[in-house]
Amino acid sequence: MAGAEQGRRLSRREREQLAHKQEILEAAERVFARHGFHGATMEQIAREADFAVGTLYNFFKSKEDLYHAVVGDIFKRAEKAFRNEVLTKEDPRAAIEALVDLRLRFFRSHRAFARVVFETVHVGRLGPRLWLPREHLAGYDRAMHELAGVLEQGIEQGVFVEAEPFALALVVHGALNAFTAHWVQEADEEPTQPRVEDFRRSLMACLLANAPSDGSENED
Amino acid sequence: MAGAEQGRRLSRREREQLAHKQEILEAAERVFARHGFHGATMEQIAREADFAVGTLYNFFKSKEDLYHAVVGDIFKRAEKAFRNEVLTKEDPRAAIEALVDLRLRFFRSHRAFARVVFETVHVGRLGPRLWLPREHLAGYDRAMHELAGVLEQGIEQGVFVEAEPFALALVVHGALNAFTAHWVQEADEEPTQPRVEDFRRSLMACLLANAPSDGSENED
Amino acid sequence: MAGAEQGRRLSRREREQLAHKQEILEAAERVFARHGFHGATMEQIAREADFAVGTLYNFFKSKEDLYHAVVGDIFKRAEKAFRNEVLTKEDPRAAIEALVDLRLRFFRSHRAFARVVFETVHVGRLGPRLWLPREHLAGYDRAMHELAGVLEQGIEQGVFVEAEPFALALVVHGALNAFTAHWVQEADEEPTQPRVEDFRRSLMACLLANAPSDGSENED
Amino acid sequence: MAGAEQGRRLSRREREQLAHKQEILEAAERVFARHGFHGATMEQIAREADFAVGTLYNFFKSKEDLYHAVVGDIFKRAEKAFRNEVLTKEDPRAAIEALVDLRLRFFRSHRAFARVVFETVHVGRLGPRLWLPREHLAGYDRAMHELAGVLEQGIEQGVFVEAEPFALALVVHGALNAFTAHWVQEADEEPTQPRVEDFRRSLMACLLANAPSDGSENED
DNA sequence: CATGAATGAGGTTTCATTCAT
DNA sequence: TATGAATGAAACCTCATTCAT
Repeated sequence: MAGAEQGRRLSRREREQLAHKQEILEAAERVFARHGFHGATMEQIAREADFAVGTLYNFFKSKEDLYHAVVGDIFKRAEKAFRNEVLTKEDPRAAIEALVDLRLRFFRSHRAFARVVFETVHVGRLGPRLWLPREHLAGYDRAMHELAGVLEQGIEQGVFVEAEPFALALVVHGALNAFTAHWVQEADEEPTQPRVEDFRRSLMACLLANAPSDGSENED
Repeated sequence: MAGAEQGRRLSRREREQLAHKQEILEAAERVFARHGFHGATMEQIAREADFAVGTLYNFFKSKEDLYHAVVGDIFKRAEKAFRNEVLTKEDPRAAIEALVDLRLRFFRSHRAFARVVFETVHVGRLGPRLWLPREHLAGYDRAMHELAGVLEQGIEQGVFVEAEPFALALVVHGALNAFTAHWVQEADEEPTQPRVEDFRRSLMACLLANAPSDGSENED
Repeated sequence: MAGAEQGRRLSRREREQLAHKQEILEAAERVFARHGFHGATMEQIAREADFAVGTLYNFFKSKEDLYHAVVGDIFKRAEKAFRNEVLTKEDPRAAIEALVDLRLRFFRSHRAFARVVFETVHVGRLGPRLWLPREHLAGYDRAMHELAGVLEQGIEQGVFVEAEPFALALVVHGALNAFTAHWVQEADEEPTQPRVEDFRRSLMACLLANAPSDGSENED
Repeated sequence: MAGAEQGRRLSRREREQLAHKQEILEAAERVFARHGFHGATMEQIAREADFAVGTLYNFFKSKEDLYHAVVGDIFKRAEKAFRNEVLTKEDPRAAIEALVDLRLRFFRSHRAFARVVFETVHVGRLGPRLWLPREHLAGYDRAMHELAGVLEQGIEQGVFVEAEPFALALVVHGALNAFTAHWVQEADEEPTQPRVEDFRRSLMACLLANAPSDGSENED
């Protein structure tokens, strides 16, 4: 799915090439997720992808390059989904609910890599050699500000609690991270659905401005 | 300070030893913070601590051991502060405000290591060799549940929004993490105080059950 | 041109094959010249020859084999020219002048590879796996002795200085190498013709027995 | 001997350190001599020096660094000897004879590395990454010009044949190289002394301007 | 014959750990 | 205890070679 948006028909060679590259990316995602960047070895990744080490280097010129490709891939997908599913909503409340949905769904498939993404976002800005390609970090920041914008609308409409919009964005973002992390740690089991619902409802309860005479904050 | 709670008077020898051990722990904290566990080298730590490599091994039997000591130290301090400053408060609202204070203060001094702590909490449960000593993780979980308990009280008292207490605990915890991370990334500058206040107020606005006839959510 | 001395007419297929082989040899010469044997890679050579790597292996069974073919080709050509242009001369002085001409001309076209040839001649005898096919080395030695023979004649005729013939051969050979090397190092510029003449004249001045009453050592 | 010209007394530690570094340099010289830069492996060098691989990296930060150290060491010694033994002579003829002596003696001890030095001198100027530190090449060029200067004097005094001085320098230099190379190739046997004498006498015969009425070109 | 992706042995380099001083 | 040179296992990466198409 990554970078396959040209209309031209691909030869069998090219199609296989692309498939192999994708397999490697996915294997790398799993291994990096388990061990972090430094802890993962190219040999592990190769084994996981069922290729020889040398093959990895036919696709990515270094371990670092592969890592960036993996993270970039995920970032790009996340941002795209955020843009499609969240920013398109007119209603701020619907937008936030869509965000929660998105994040929960996104990490259902990228569960293990979640931590690496977050880790990298934060570490990425600190390391001696600035670690993440600037574009990814910029995209991340942009998304945070857009989220703040959505919240600001909601606040103006009286739907959300009176608060500084960017601070509120951090609350939402952080809460989602914490839930994801908590959920991820429960080994490989699917999270019990009730808990997901509990969390979603609780988060919304925090955000919504409680109408004075109405105790029911979620009447769907 | 770590493990030095016996009342007996220490000889100069012993005092120096302890001081050296502490210096090493602090140097290690800084280096691990900058590079993560795998990325840090014993030689860097030794240089930072102004000791020879060999000396590190007189105090800690391996790199892993040193890492656990560093993380353990921080965990222990954090848990102790949590217990002293948060759990002792009768009023749930005061408790949460104390928690926010504590976290902001705690990371003002342990800023750089913040990410390592969080990283470790999450990764720690996944690695092939379960990474953090079980006691630390258990302490972390315990603290989360105690926080949930505090929130539960507040909910019952009608102070906090109606929500599942543990989910609410995740919201608080996550929001604090996100703010810390956001703050940490801004290089080495002290965070502008207003922003801290904005954040604190916004978080509380989320948690507090808005009393119908009372628009002032923070009247200090 | 290499090994194409059968009289039979070649089919188009065979002619193309031969042309391809020659292109590969020439590309390999350039690449080996730039990087030496170990420093050159088959992929570089393939790119330079505008073929795929696999194709090289259809013509040469290994990198070593290709290298030997390249060196052998040059040796053979050099020896042939030496035999045709130098050994055929009756007059020793004319023979040496022809040799100088030959060497200067030869390296004008094989400039870059010069060093590889010399390098190989010397290294070739030392390596753990004796490096150059014995025949090439033998040919080289033979040529040196034949050169010594020519010089010996000249000495007997009183044309050349009184000296041990083989030692004189080393002087001539070495001087030509040194000049070539010096010339090669001047990047990619053509050597200024005067310098070539200076060198030729100087070398001959060294060799010629100065006739007492004759100050003009070159009256062409 | 390399870099040990400070007056201060060295501690045992420092002395051992220096000795070890020297042992490594010498081992490296031998291995590079046998296999060239690319062909030599750090493990071979380590084995030859009787150290572990890692130890090499305590002294030299890379294979390339070690190589440069080896070549630089030899260059420095050669230049120093050239300056002391050749340039100090008043009489041009004595100077050249000293040069021949020096070169023969020098390569008696650095025999195997001879080719690497020459190879490097020439390749060094061509490679994609300019290979030898500029200072070494500059020193080499300077020495050639000084040699030319000595020869020029001899020519003016009528001692040497009339020829362009720099060209003559190339003849001398090249002849010495060729003899060294020829000699080196004879495996590990000491060169038969007569041959050395033959060569020295022959080379001088080439250089000396034959006095008209005197057929004996060397009557010492 | 031509291709070039896949291979994996082998090279360079790093770094946790030891140990003699 | 403090030191830091020595160690060598293990990491990253290259590249000669093969083989299915």
